[in-house]
Amino acid sequence: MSAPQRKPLTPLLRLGDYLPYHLTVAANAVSNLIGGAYRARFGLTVWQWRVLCTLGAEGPMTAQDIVALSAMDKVTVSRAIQGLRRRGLVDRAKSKTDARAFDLHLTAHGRTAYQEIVPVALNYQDQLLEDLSADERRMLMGLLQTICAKARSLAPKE
Amino acid sequence: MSAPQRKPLTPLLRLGDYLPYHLTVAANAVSNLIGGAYRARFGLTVWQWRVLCTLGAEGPMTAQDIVALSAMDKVTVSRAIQGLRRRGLVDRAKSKTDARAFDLHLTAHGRTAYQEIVPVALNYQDQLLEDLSADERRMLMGLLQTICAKARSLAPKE
DNA sequence: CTCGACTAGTCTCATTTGTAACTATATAGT
DNA sequence: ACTATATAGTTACAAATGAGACTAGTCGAG
Repeated sequence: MSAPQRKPLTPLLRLGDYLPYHLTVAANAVSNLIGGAYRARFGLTVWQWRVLCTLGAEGPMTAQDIVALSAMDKVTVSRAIQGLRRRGLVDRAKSKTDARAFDLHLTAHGRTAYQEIVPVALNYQDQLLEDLSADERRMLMGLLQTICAKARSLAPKE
Repeated sequence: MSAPQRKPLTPLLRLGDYLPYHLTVAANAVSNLIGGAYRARFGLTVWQWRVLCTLGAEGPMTAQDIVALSAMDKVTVSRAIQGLRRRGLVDRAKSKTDARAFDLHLTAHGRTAYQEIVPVALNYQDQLLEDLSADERRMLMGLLQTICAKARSLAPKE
């Protein structure tokens, strides 16, 4: 129907020169690595880990607070909490101040799990960053946050 | 059952200090932004765009070649090609050298689409990067590739 | 009060995605 | 030439995901 073109098209864009491509590819590679480790070693999904981590680091809070802190949507958080409660890592109590909400907190089991997982997580982070200088590490984290903020500010319906 | 802890746990890890978290959050923010634009303006998924981009930039090749160049798996590529063929943007011909494979190439329509989308894609990239210096841009791309390579080298069954 | 708009959390369902199996062909070793 | 094994591409099915409806409760305006 149409002959394969052989002249370079203009303008030209290669995936390899394209930031969104590298960003998602790198994120997937890291996510698969770490997610696989959480699953294999602790039976947790990445979202369950994020909830556990947030509760462990920041203390008890409602699901809504976790949504605000963890960049997950409320359905994802709700499902993660279900899993963690089923496994006895998280418990909840009716909020004193809002009958719709629950205060979530780690159980003794959950605290133990948190304390076991944190070193593993940090170890993966160290391995991922081991070829980078301290400066480069700081810069990477900062640049990611800058890009993320910019992407959000460009999103429609902000 | 167990009282909410109030003493900080040790060791402590906050999501906000954790590279994998920032990486996936940034990648999702960018991916939603750009993916939404491709869908709204051109009716393409991100994977269809990657295939289109690869064929546009590198010329005709087989699905397998695209897999190798684009970091997608073969099922994803196969589905993306189906969509692009249905829309008349890509055509295929039996490979002369391997009866299992097809040589894929953009149709005239596909070339037009590529040339329309590239400026839009580059424009988004420019907007995302507009607060960064040239140095920072180079560094970001480089660091992402370094991290990605490291994540792959750490993956099991490599 | 009480009406209307809003929020916390869950549920449902359609879509997307990933894994494994499958068909047809290719290739290497004997 | 013949069997083993590997590969190109597709298909089928299960699991993950996201958008919106839904329930129960809150809150401010009048």
